[in-house]
Amino acid sequence: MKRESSPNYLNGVPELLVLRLLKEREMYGYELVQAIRDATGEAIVLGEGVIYPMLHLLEREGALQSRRQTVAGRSRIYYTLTPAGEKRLTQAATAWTRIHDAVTSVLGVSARG
Amino acid sequence: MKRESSPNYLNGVPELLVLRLLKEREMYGYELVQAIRDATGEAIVLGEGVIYPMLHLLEREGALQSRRQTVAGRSRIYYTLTPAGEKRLTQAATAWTRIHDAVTSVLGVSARG
DNA sequence: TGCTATACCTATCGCAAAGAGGTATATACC
DNA sequence: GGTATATACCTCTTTGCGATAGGTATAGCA
Repeated sequence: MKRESSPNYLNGVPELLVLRLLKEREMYGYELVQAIRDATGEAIVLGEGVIYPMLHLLEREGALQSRRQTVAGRSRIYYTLTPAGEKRLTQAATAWTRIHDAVTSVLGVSARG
Repeated sequence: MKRESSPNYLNGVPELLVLRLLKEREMYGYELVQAIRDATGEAIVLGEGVIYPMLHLLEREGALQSRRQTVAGRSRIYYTLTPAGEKRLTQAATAWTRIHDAVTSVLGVSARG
């Protein structure tokens, strides 16, 4: 059975974060790992084994565009959002909000724990 | 590699919902499926193939307790939270809040659109 | 008679995320 | 000079949740 859309509402948080950060400014993989760790106060720590494959996938699917640059003897690959990537971000953010609202409403049902 | 705790912060939403609903009152599996669909306005629709195995797992792990009752010729298995289950709910809710806050803060970084 | 709703169940699949590696250069420390 | 740490890239494999797709059985209605 082939899946057309519906990106599995319950996960996809790493992708959402990456897309959102790249909307602000271009970044490279190693930088994203630290940015996510720092921005979330270590609530979310994603390994390079999560980030790099995701960047490659997103680029293959046309959501990202990359350029290679050497800085201080180090080769970095900077990624930016394409228009398709912005659209994908919008959809991911919407899906996240929907789930968040749903969960929050259930959690708040007439009780405080 | 054996996992001790850390329930994979990014998912676990179905478990969180089930625990939360069972804290309110005892329910049976089929009822939970509909309760989740209704309470979330169909934002989250979990199949029976998700709910039943989860109930069995949670019971096996001591988070739930069940009793069997026949109503109108139909055999239902009602589940309630044990003290361990309440603790598990608290932890799941805390984890969810942490992730939610982290994601929200990243999403809100100086941009609208 | 047959369809729908209720109520339980398990077995398999897909895929995102986690983990564990591996390469290479720059820099700081002994 | 040697060694450890930080930077920066990479991929392979495992895991486990969630999704799908079945299956059983009874009650009730048309």
